[in-house]
Amino acid sequence: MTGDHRMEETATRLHSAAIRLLRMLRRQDEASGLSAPRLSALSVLVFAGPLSLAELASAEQVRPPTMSRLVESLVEAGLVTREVAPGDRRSVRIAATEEGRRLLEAGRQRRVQVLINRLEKLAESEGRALARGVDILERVLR
Amino acid sequence: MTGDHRMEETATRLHSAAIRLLRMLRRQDEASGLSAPRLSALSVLVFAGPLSLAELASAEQVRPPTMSRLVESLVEAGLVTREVAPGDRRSVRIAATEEGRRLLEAGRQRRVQVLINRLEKLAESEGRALARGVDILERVLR
DNA sequence: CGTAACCATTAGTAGAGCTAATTAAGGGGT
DNA sequence: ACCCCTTAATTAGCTCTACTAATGGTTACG
Repeated sequence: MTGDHRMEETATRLHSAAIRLLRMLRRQDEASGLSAPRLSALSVLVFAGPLSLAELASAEQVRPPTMSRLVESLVEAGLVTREVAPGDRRSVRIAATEEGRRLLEAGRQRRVQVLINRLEKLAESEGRALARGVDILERVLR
Repeated sequence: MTGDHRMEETATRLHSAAIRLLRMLRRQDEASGLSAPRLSALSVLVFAGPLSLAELASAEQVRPPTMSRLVESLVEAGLVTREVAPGDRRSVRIAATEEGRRLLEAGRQRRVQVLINRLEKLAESEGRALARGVDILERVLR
């Protein structure tokens, strides 16, 4: 395509905007009582479903020993279960509990509400244009 | 405005997309040789200019003692300077060095390039629509 | 001036990251 | 059937990153 020099600018600004957006929303996480790594690991389990330790570590971009301890603390907090995987007794199957799901969803709602409050100030046409941009971004990330 | 139930969906999807985007780009940071907290603090200094310790801690959402040690390690690495603030000798003025700027820019380029590679696959009209969405997002974050 | 408020750092502890080593279970090959 | 090699998770031991509480200097002000 021809407009590549524009894409570079779009990429730069999208990158920077994503950083600022999440930095802003992260302030709400204090209310959850969980640290960022725990919250993030729990989030992966809730949205992706049960995973092995290696899969969860890979998704979170940490090494297995790190995730092993993180999971241990989540188990102690009752937010996650860890059991021997069916079919391979070396492996473990880690899953969010109902309480873990509830806690995560409450936190996610707090974050999203902050964003909604800002989006509500947009004009109708701007809201539609932003929604279309999000559609395209989702395809880019697939 | 009337389309608020749509905005809630847009907010949810934007939130989730931003998380996945940064998670993807973060893989490139390994090549910088700096930890995430150091890279992030350096980034604030490069883009916002020189700051006091308290300002930098606040921007990074950590307590002053944490930032004090983080800055110490960046000073030792030659990426940042720390000197007594002119006009108030209690305060320090922390600034990125030329080397810090170069290192950060190289890392940012690696991240953005990954994104560019994906955006280049978009059709011309999609690229324009995404750019428009980024414009609107930037205004939302102001 | 002298005291209160402020800025940064030091002290001490817990959490989160790493590599290396260990334990346990699968999966062959002969 | 057995030995060996690989794989999955954990444990051990280290560093870095986070917190609160306490300390050392500076500034501001009554």
